Amino acid sequence: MLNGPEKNQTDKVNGRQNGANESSAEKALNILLAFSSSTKEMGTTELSQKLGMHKSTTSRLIKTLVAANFLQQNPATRKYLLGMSAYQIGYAANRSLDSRLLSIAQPHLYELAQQTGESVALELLSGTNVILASHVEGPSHLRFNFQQGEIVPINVAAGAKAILAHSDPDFLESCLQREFEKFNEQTIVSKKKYRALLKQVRKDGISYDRGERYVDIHAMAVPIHYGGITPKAAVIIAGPASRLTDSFLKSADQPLRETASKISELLHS
Amino acid sequence: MLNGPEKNQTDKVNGRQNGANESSAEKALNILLAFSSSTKEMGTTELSQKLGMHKSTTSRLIKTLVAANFLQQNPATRKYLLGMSAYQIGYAANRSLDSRLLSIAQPHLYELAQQTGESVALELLSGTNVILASHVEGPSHLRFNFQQGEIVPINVAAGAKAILAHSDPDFLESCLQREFEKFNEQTIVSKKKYRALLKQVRKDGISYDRGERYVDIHAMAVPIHYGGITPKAAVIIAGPASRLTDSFLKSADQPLRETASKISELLHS
DNA sequence: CTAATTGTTCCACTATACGGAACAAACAAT
DNA sequence: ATTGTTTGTTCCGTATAGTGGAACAATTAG
Repeated sequence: MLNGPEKNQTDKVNGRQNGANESSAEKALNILLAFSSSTKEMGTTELSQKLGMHKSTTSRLIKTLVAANFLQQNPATRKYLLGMSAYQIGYAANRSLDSRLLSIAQPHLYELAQQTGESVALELLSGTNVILASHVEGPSHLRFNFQQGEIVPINVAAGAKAILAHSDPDFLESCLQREFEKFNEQTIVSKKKYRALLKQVRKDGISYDRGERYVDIHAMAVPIHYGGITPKAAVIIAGPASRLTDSFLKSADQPLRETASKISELLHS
Repeated sequence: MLNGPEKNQTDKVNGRQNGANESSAEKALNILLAFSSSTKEMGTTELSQKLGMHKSTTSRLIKTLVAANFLQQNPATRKYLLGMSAYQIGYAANRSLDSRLLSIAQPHLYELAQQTGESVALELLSGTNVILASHVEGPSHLRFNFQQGEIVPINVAAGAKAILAHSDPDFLESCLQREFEKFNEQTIVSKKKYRALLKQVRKDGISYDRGERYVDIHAMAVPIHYGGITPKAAVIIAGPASRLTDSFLKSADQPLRETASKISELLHS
């Protein structure tokens, strides 16, 4: 009997007691979410079964969703798929989340920089490049100085490898289309080698840069996941090769992963 | 008194008489759409005013949208912005619309090929490249043969110019980051020249390729608009330089534009 | 600390959504 | 073509869920 007076029937704050009953708005949103996982078209009956709703209800809500262009009907199959409005709010959400990601990440990047003693940054996917979006300089005198807003080629960015390792195949292909610039002897220019590396990164969940851009700068990166979808950002620790020894990589592994997953979690909030 | 019995009070099919009354599902969708145009965060009052709804109603619906992760609250400002679910269905919609675009476009590409006598294709943006997604061979013996699925660099693709001319500045920058490969004397390698060209394309609404990839192949392209948002596809006509004379370009101009806008329209359906 | 603005909760009333069933349309099989 | 089957939509009385005024909180400004 802690909070609020008369907590008898008002025990169903908003998310109902058991989850059986839903508002019509919730139902409409659930219909949309039903399309978010699989790309395939669905009909009224299929949807109503999948969501455990009445056919009649489903039909009416679909009509509403179509009217608002969130769904559209494929005239050929008479089934439904996501429409322009869904595309549009996704596009807007993408931009919103980017800027939100930066503000969410900042304190955690700072903490990681303190913890590891090295410079830390956020790399963001843009087209088929990676941008250094946000960074925190490490406390040491000799440190790697990130250049805010710098666009880094995907073959030499540790973050890019972390991101691409989990992105969808079609997109990867168009990234690999481009010629890989060679910066030094460590730089990966072979597509085959790059693919093999990505496979390893996907397995490990972490990627490394052993001087592929600047011979004396090493780095490690972990992707930030966007709700089961192709990630488009990564947290990266970078510093002088002399300090990023195997034992450092080992000790920084856990903190880095935790920072990334903490940020992922907050992003979903 | 044509259709249905007793059409007295049922005159409000679904879209009501004047648009004053809405179902709660519609209202929820309208809240989402309110965020699609501007990227800025909004509070309960602001939204309720913008949409002409009661504060109380708005507050309740926002709660539902937040619970489903379509909106999220910025703890700092206490205002709302689009959330992960919005991002997810946008991502899914993107893929759906791509495949739908292809099936919608096909007959119109065919018609345009018949009309102009040249090969016609659809170019799709993927990362910072352009893919030849769908094509129709022209009826002539001497014609340009598109290679399905071919990835074309943006500096030599007429469709890419048409698309990038209308895309957002940030994205354009990351596209221009890459080195432009030189295929022949006509190929544009200067970023400055490319930018100037895009400016012209944006004005004209049409782009040309005068042998920038293959000296003897010319092309013209018009973008397909995605509801006010950065376009990601273009219709292109390509053929031997000898036939794509000024008079041909002039005569094909209208049909090409009409085909593109017809497809745009159908995509929104 | 008070005033003003914004956001949430309450509650009685009514409009809205529900779901069974009938109806309609598309598709398959005979 | 004719019938049967599946899928989709409309109808309508009932009950529930949404509404909006107002009170209440919480936050920010003065």
